[in-house]
Amino acid sequence: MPFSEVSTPRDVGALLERVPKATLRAHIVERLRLAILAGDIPPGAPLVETALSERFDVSRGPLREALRQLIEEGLVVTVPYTGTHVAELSVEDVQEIYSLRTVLETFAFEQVWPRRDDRFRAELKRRNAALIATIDAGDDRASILTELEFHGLVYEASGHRLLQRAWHGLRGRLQLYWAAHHRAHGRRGPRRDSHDSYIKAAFGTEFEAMKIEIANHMRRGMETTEKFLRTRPDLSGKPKRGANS
Amino acid sequence: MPFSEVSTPRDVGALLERVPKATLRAHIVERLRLAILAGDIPPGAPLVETALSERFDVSRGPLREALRQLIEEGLVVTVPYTGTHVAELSVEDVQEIYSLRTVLETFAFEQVWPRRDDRFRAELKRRNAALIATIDAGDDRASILTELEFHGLVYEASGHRLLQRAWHGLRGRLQLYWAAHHRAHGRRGPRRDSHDSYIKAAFGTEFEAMKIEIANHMRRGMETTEKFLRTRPDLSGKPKRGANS
DNA sequence: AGATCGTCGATTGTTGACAATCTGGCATCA
DNA sequence: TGATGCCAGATTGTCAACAATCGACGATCT
Repeated sequence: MPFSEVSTPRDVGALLERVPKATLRAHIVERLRLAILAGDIPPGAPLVETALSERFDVSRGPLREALRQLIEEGLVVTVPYTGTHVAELSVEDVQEIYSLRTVLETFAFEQVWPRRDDRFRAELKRRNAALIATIDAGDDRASILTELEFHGLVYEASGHRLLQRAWHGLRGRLQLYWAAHHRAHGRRGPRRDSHDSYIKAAFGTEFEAMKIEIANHMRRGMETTEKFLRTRPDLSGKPKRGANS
Repeated sequence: MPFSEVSTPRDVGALLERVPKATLRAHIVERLRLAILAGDIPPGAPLVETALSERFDVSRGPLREALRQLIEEGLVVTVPYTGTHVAELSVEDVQEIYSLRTVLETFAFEQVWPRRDDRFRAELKRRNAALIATIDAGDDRASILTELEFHGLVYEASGHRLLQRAWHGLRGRLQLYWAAHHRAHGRRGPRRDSHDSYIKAAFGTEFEAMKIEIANHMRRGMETTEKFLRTRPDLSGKPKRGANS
């Protein structure tokens, strides 16, 4: 591995404190993303700027910039002078998301591997416990977030800003699919023990074992998501009218 | 030097530009990116919206959206209510760019590996020949583009849209560093034979050999870029005034 | 009937003016 | 002298009106 000590390690605990200065654009991004991920605006639904600007009580300027950001995140697609829609779901995208995620997460672990300390292990356990708590509470919506936070740790701990950026790009897309899955089937979150062997490998000495665990975890995730999508072909296809503003 | 106050009529103004314009935003993105990569606006220089909107003869709306896109691409950084600057160069970024690029390019080759056909091989040779042509012509500026196109082939051939997107994100950053290197030293482009063993491995049967070639190629590239950057500490550091509009 | 062309409504693209916020310098004061 | 608070200028954030473009519908022609 040619790049073991690539970046400065960062404090994994103090990463969430720095909240960007409140600007309308940022605020709208949050609200829109929430609305999309909650299914309030389903995949394929049109996102009309005038309607949204009225709904969120802002002018079209900040709203447009918010839309651009969501385009960047893959939650929204647009055609010049024609229209903007919530991204459609497709099995091809699922395969791309999970295959790339496998590569990135393996790389992230490779970076972290030599510097796994007690704090890292404790934090990994803590986030897994948080995930289990949301599962036990039957809160599928929160389970999505805690699951993402669990896997997010290794990216944060890698200290690799570009890698974190890439993870952020996948994260939004994952949420889109998981949220749709959750809405369609409900109470279908991850199992309590879904990370047991993953954590065990993460605490072990063999990096190869970790690689295999990551690949397995991703394969399972992909198969589940793919299977769900095939049972709901209506979620792909052409943009649909209705269910907006 | 102050912008030339020509007040070009919009209708015939298109004659002055080589860059096609679907929308003004896209048009400005191209021109701004070109200006930055050409060193016309050097790293650290302020990007004042009003000045740029006058320079490019557009209003601030499209210009702002163009800036957002360049922020996404990593060429520009901004602080709310304070200012926007061309991104600074740093050795940390170089390490991140090349390490991630190693991972992505390896993955891309893994995808392509089973479907390498004659067309792929011919195209790879063609692009390498194009690179050599620009090197022989002493055109460092074109060498940057042909080098990027050479490596871009495997991403295109992978058919992995998300991967291509990730490559696009790295591509802009690479260009920023290579362009700075070129401006600083001139005539320091890649050697004619820099891809010989790379291509040989790409045409071979052993994927492991290919992985090693990619890693070597990236390591060399990173070392070169890093070394250049250390000789020019003035290119990092805090934003500098001047050299704009 | 089928194809073609033009018109119209809807939607995004663009603009210039106005408001909110930050930075740096200067006067003031202990 | 050094720190502090305020003010002015600069810069970005936001807004509402206007222009350009597209897609669908219907009239017209063959």
